[in-house]
Amino acid sequence: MPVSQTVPKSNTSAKDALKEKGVRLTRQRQILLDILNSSATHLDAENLYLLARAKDPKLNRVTVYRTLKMLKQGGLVDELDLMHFGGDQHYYESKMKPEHAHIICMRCGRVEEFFGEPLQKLRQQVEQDFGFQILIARTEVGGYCALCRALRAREVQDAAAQGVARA
Amino acid sequence: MPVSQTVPKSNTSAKDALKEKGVRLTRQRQILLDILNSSATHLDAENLYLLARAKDPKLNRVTVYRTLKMLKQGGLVDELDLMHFGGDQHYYESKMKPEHAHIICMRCGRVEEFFGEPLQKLRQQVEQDFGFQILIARTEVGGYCALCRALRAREVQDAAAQGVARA
DNA sequence: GTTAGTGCAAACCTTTTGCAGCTCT
DNA sequence: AGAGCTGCAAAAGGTTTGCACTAAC
Repeated sequence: MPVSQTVPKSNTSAKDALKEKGVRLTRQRQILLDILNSSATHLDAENLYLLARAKDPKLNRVTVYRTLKMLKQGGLVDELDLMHFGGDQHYYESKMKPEHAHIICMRCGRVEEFFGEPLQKLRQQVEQDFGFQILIARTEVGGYCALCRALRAREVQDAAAQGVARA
Repeated sequence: MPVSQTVPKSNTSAKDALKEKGVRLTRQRQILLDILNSSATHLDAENLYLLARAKDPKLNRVTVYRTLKMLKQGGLVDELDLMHFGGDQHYYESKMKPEHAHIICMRCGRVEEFFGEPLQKLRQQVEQDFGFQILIARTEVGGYCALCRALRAREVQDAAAQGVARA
């Protein structure tokens, strides 16, 4: 269970990384890793469980939680909250992508990713200023996306029009 | 219950901000606001409840949750996770300080705050790149603080010495 | 006097734990 | 063979909800 922190180099290396750590690559873990690595969206434990169960109906929800915990500890996945839009569950994504922030629209729930340089600058400064060794850095931004801003503006306009009509 | 988003200008304005929104300033809410605004540490719902109960033994835990939810919705407090070091509960801080990141040592639990410019840069870029209207931005960094790095280095050294002695 | 807010109990959702049995190496 | 892992059931932790009563404006 004590899995040391190592950053994986690529998609396929996740399994190798685990093997090197002496973690057993069971059928269940392979299924879960495959789903995590190929998922286009950010999965929470429940959705991951549902997808996994489709491949192996016997796979238990508890195994999902235990696997996620291990992967998180081993630094193979990141844990996100996505601003708790949609509940208090956690979301997971494999760490193959470069570091990025998550931008969550709190109206439609859409999630965008931001890779800009302020993230690296922030890392550097925190390490310098505090003599800190960073293991995880997580930035989440909540607000309204361009589309929803437009829709909201229209709603406000419509409401105003109604108000005028009523007056 | 629908409290619109407004950023408070100072410590004392929190109550004014609520009044302007037509939110009733009950005894319980005053107690909770006072504690939140004067707390040196990041409080979770339970600790806030315990502190509040010291001032009013009848004040209920549920009221704490309801009040926090309202303050969060109204943009008067920020909700933090502090990397879930210490559990899955949420922490709260009043929004009077300028925006800052939280740096959490995952060995000793110490929390530092970082106010550097990369945070503003990030804000600007996200707004520009995505046409996004930011309501909340949250950055949390987990790792080892300078002190714990030193202690860890020493532990490793000691362990190595033991290993040599045993060999 | 109204309507929002509170307290209490009970439910809810997500996640963890204990333990017996199975399985990977 | 044996440690590690899984499944099942049950519990735990944190938070929310329904409802009758109370208090702020």
